[in-house]
Amino acid sequence: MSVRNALLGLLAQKSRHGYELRSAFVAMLGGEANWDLKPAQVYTTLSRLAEAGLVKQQATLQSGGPEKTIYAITPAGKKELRKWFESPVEASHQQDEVYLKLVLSLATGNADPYHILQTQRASLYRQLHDVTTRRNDTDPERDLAILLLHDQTIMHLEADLRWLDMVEGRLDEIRKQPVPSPLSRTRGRPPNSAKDPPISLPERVKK
Amino acid sequence: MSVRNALLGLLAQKSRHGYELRSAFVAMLGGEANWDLKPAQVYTTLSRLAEAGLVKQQATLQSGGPEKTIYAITPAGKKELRKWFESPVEASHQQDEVYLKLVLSLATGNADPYHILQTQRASLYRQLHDVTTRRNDTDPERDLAILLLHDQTIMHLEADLRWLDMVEGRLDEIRKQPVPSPLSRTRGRPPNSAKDPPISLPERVKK
DNA sequence: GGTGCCATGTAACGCGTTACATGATTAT
DNA sequence: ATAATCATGTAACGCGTTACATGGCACC
Repeated sequence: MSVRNALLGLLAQKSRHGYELRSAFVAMLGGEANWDLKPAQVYTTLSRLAEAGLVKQQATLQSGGPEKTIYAITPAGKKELRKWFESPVEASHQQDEVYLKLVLSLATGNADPYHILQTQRASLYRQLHDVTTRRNDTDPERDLAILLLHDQTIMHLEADLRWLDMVEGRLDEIRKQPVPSPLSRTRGRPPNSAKDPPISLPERVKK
Repeated sequence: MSVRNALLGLLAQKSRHGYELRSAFVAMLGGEANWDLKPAQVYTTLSRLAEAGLVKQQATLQSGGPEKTIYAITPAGKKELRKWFESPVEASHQQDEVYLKLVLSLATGNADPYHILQTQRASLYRQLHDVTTRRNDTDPERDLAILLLHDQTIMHLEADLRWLDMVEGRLDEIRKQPVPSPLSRTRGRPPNSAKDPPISLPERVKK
């Protein structure tokens, strides 16, 4: 939803055509190295925003060059934007992917968890190096916001690296524990019945 | 891609039907509070995996209850899974959404950046409280992996909170800077030409 | 004459979500 | 009886990506 709302925000600042929106978006994030917004997404998103009545075509220019369709935000769009500003960003599951790899490598024996840790660590170090370089090329007198954006990325990458260390230090302990419960109690006689002791899953949290 | 690959991994461990896959997935992540995988996604993903030749229907049981279609991983699926294990997880842009809100609130004047900071902070504290509760309800003797999963979330939330503090301390400085360049330089002299020395980006990474 | 930027789009696909629909078995 | 859990799916939509296609203008 970020792009959709960001485009809405840029149109709230000023009416623009698609290409200009893309330029402004990319500039806002400090260049394509940070977020390479694809032109296709700009135009499809504008179509969807127009269909939802949040923006409308304001004019079509043709000053020497190709046609430019200028979009403007509508009152409904402003309302939607306000809603975005007022609501917090919720967490996503993206961060869990390394965890899934590790647990599944242990459960299946199809991969070496140490290799996964090492690969991930190398990737994080590379990302950390790249973003640090970009950060140091950022002029705090002119682009303080982008500097802070980079700081956020750096903080996340450092947290990820610390977490990998933590996990590595505990891998052997995890290995000794029963695999995170296949727990398939199949109704009707499972072929392997009379086997598992009642594993006692009091594993509800709250609701 | 997490779900797709995780289901593949679970099928590498053992052939299963859809419902069982969902249960195993959720159990692996310590319950629905952490990742509420929707049944619909399981079945649509299985269809797509089958169409790609990565899994196949192995059998259809009906022991007293409803029909169960058992899926098994194929050699192509195992290869795909190995690729997943071997490649690092790349970062996403999800984290940038708060940044976008803040910058756009400054650029448009349509929202109060302090209010955004405060709303986001409140949300992060709530999430931190919830996950800490779940963490403390986790038995390290039996579910060490899930404990570590929670630790990762906690570390990220703490980093987010520290970042918000940083930003708040610098908001006035940011405000004084020119808005991150609408830069709609419509073909002609860029205002800042003849300036930058050739910065020499030896920043080749890969690809 | 070629490269690169300006400018706009369409088609097809993948992942994920919500909503809807069906029906059997088990526990209270 | 009825609620919860087991079990399976379809339809429609939203966001995002890749690939494809077109063409003008400026600069070297």
